[in-house]
Amino acid sequence: MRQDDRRYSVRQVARRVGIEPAYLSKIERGEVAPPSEATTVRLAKELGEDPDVMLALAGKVSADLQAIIRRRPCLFAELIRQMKEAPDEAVLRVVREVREGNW
Amino acid sequence: MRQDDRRYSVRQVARRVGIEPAYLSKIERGEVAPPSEATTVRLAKELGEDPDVMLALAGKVSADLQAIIRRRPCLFAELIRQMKEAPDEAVLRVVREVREGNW
DNA sequence: CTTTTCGTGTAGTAAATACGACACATGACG
DNA sequence: CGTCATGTGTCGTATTTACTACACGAAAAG
Repeated sequence: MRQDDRRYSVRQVARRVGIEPAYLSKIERGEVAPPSEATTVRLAKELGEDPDVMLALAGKVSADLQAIIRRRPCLFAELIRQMKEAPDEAVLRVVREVREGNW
Repeated sequence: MRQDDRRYSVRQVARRVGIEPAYLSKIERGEVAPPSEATTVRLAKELGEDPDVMLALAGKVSADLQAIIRRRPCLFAELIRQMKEAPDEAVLRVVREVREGNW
């Protein structure tokens, strides 16, 4: 095994993420339930993955998104349910429109 | 106490919702943590409140909304964060536009 | 060949979640 | 005045969450 590969061994990654190697091993093999949000995010960053995607794989939604929704529940509930079936393209267009300040 | 008032006594509501009166009493006074999503929704329906609003008050976001987000994490994360500061009016306009099928 | 590193199996646990069961004083109803 | 419903205080608990700690055999490194 080369030195580069070593940097991504269960033990090294676990050490940098701040969890036990045995625990990370089980997470990777799906033997245990996905870790907490905090741990999942640290893991994602360590592996260069998108935190939101990692959280989704863990069956979770990041707390900050939830907080945004909870501030205006009706509004965001309607928005999200409306967007459920919309193609990616349409959602992206909305994002861009809002970013450009058409409101 | 009139008959109408009685229908909304702690015991009667608790019975219809399917929980113990003592527990409901504590929920109302915030003496215990908010109930589960299922219980919160049943309670909301019983009291004629919006489930999404009730869940928000309970510090939660409904599981079906979370499922929608998890299907396309990047997209929805960006959408929601983008909408964070947008005024209600702007969000509603987007909802209407999408509903009318402009995509 | 020895030492180190690897992944992983086993066992246990502190804290949070989501309630139920019972009892009791207080006040309303007939 | 007795009965009955009301809200609530106390105690207990099953389940889930999110991990740690230790140990062990196999493989790689030196």
